[in-house]
Amino acid sequence: VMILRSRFLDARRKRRNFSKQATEVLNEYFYSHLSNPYPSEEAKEELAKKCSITVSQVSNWFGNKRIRYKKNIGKFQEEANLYAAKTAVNAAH
Amino acid sequence: SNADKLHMDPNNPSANWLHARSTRKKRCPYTKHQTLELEKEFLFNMYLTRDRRYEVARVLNLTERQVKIWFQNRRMKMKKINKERPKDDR
DNA sequence: CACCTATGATTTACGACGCT
DNA sequence: TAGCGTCGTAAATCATAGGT
Repeated sequence: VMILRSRFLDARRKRRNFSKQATEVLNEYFYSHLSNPYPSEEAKEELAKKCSITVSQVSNWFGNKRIRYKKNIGKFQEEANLYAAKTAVNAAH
Repeated sequence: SNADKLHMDPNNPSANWLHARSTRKKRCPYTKHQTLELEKEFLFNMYLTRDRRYEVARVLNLTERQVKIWFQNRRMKMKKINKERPKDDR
């Protein structure tokens, strides 16, 4: 029974990358909250809705993003500038 | 340590994020056998008695603390699974 | 096709806080 | 105070998606 269950659960590991739009939304939040990129439960629900993914997936995304960003800030510098500029433009409008 | 200094650097955006303490034990993936036995024990009872915890730890060569935490994590996993599939369950 | 890295999900190990 | 509970997370690892 547990074997079947674990096989079934492993199958969930099959995944598709998130849509470009969803990644945009998540990155915008991440880089505009860079000093404290820990969305509240409510913020996660809102992001999940905007991205058409689950709250758990939002949590996974932020967990992965925080670690990978911290591990190699340089690699993300270009991306950080891009979203910083985007946020500035949005604020100006 | 260097890692700690990096976390203290005010120019580092991640300076004020949460960080695992440097004394934390590195994650050590359990063997297939250990995991299978833990799952069987969990199937028998989701909560451990002190005696069962001692016995499971002894047989699998894990610490009682590791077994305790494994059960805590396993319960959270079960909760997540139930939450995401309120229906069927196979 | 083989090979390689990016990415989403899962697994250990805690810290913070709850309750008894 | 001891000690086990949950919740949210860090960090490592897994498994595959996707690109070259």
